[in-house]
Amino acid sequence: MTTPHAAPPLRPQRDGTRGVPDATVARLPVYLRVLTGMGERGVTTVSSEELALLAGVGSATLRKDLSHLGSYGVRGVGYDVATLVQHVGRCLGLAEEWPVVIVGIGSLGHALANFSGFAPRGTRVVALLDADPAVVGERVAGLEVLPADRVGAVVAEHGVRIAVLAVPARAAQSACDAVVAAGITSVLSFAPVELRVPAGVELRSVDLSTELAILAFRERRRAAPGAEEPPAPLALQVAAPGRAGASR
Amino acid sequence: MTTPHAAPPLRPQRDGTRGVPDATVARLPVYLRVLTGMGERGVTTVSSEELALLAGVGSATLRKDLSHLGSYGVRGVGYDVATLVQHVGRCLGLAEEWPVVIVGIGSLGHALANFSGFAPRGTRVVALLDADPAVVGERVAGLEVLPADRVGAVVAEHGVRIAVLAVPARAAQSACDAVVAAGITSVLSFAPVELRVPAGVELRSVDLSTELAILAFRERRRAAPGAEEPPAPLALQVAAPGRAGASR
DNA sequence: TCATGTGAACCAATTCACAGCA
DNA sequence: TGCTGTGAATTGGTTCACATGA
Repeated sequence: MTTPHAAPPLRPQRDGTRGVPDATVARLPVYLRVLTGMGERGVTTVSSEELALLAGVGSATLRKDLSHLGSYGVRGVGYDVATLVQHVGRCLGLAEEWPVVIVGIGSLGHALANFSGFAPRGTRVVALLDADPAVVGERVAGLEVLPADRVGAVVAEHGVRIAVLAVPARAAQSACDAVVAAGITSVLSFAPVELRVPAGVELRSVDLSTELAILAFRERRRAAPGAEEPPAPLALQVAAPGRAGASR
Repeated sequence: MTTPHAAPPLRPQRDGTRGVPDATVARLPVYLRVLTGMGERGVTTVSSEELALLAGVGSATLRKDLSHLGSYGVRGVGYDVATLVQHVGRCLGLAEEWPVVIVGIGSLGHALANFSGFAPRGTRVVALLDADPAVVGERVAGLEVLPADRVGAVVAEHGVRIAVLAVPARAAQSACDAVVAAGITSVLSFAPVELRVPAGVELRSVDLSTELAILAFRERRRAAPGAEEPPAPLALQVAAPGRAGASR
């Protein structure tokens, strides 16, 4: 606790974790991943410079991000890794285990179900659903695939708020409507379509073709010094003069 | 500062497609998807209002985005769908077919290989690679999985610039180094680690756990009216007062 | 009389630069 | 002597509002 107001980029702001800018929230998981790795490697202290380098951001950005969670660093020294892991994790809501359902157990759904087994702390897949009777009953990652129309019961039973959609494009909107009707308030979709959700429902979309298109644009930009049609590349070399790549 | 009234959002800018802001580029694939769908449905003309609604953005944003590609609309009428598809596609570099390799043919790699069969125009998967001898030789989505150490030959042969990494976290950095050494200049990684690439190499990262963490944060924010520990939700209801959900 | 295209105003986020404290 | 934490400056992007032109 510090100043009574002093609110630079704040939103409504009511408790300690309010007023954290969206851009910061999007980076916190990255910091947490790096910090967790350091902790496991026995590192106890880290400077903003060091952590920023490993996270692929500027040190000023990192310090400002962390300052939104509170003052957990020590001037002249740096940050205590364990303390930061603690606070970043808590801010992200990873102290609890958020139950999640995956809808659509095709090859992508399979991959996500297995993937989630070891990767994300803070969430736990509690049910797999699919509309295809051929898939229902199959056992994937330790869970039995349930019929899609059970979504209401599953959501109510486990108190699920977050759904992952791994269904084909044509089925995505109706699947989305179904989970929303069942009470889901956050949707992560992997389908290559624009979904419409009612106000109050959070939607994030991840799409392979979009990601590839963005990369293709940048490739084209680097390959086109004014020409319309870049020649098909054959021999390549690293280290072009372009800006450093950075994930986001 | 209001003194230098230079160009609006421009970058270095040399040819027609320069100076397109990153935020705009990230939205172009969305517009293209919506427009393609309209075209297939026989729609010939669309207003900025309409297209913006379907793409989930504001109409002013849409018009400004399109204005960066040139003036392809008709005042008082709207945009010709076919013309827009043409120009947006060209701007994104989708006039060519960019060859792509997928490294790591586990369950996620499988899914991506199959997925890419129908989804993304503008890219074509030309090779699948894996370090595991048990997987090499298998046939996935019409392609034989090749040993990972063939990456150099494959990249040279097809002129590949873009690689998709679907390998486990522990193998990601070395796989990334390998493809970069082979001549790849754009990397799309699905591994939950921060990768380091040399300057000049574009890197984008997609991570399930990060996406889920962001959603969990927002759930926690909406569930916490001041408390530190939100109670495990059981009964739910739709239509919270929060802001409209939107993908980004 | 429409809807586009675009200056201008606004807002969010990054970066700078330094005060403050171990 | 460091390195954090943070106002101030800057950059990038969104929104507004209207002049422009079919």
